[in-house]
Amino acid sequence: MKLNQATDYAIRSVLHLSGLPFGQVMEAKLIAEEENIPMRFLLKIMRLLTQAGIVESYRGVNGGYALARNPSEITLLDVVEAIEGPIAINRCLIAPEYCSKKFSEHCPVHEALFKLQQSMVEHLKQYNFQMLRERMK
Amino acid sequence: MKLNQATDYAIRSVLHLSGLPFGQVMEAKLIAEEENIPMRFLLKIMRLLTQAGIVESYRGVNGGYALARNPSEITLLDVVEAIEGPIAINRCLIAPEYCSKKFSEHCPVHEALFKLQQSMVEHLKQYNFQMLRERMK
DNA sequence: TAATACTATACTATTTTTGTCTACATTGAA
DNA sequence: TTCAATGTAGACAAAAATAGTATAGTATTA
Repeated sequence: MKLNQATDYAIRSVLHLSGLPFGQVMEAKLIAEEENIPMRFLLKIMRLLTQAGIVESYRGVNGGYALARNPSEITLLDVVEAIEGPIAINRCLIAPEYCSKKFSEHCPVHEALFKLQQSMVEHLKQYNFQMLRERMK
Repeated sequence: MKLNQATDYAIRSVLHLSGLPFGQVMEAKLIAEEENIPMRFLLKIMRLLTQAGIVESYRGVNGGYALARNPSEITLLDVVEAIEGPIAINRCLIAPEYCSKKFSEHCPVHEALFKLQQSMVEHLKQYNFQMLRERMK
């Protein structure tokens, strides 16, 4: 029931980029140093953020990463899902073959966990990076 | 961001016991069969539930497990925490040395994740096993 | 064309999860 | 009293997930 380390790094990286003027490019090496993230690992994480459309990457000299959208348009949920995939607190919620009841009868556990999951999604959706950035001051 | 398999088994086992007349003892072998849980693994899980005061164990002939309290007095949170320990969605929430900000400044990520965690705890606390049992019908 | 910076992907080490096994303690019944 | 049933305790092991590294390659720009 934990976010993994990569997600933590991703959140902090996006938060870092959110502090720059919009569109400004920052290279991975610098982000890694300032946020204390292993450089190679960060590159891997940034690729996921790029694929998810959260950041844009620029190669070559003066390359690096910049936000692809305004911080107010990026939520914690966006970043969490970019790294970990869709939130699923129990495998029975995505893979029916793991539900011990196999739909043979109504499963209240399934129902309760699904509601918890929904509530988590809504919660994570509420926070965008402009908000988070403002709260740093 | 997932509950683990042991927790899933634990929830289903407690739910199963909640369907019996209060105080009735059921042996692990039977629970394992009916809920499709590896027997040895279940024994280990039941030990955690026993230590948490959720079930009572009886050894010897005709031994087994019975609920230690009324199903209405056992919440999903009780069972989740009995197996996984206190909910902590980010290690920075329990181990400050992992917080990249190390309290040197206000960390909005820490704050947002803490609120999410609180919300999850409250959510899990809302469900007791009498409710869950009733919803099976 | 050479240096810089990201991409892609394979590899590895560590940790966590999911079990299993062996030895033992308790209980009840023959 | 002894034996079979049942849980306890903790070591062990296999598999999966996590965290991180390495190697080779691509795009960019000075």
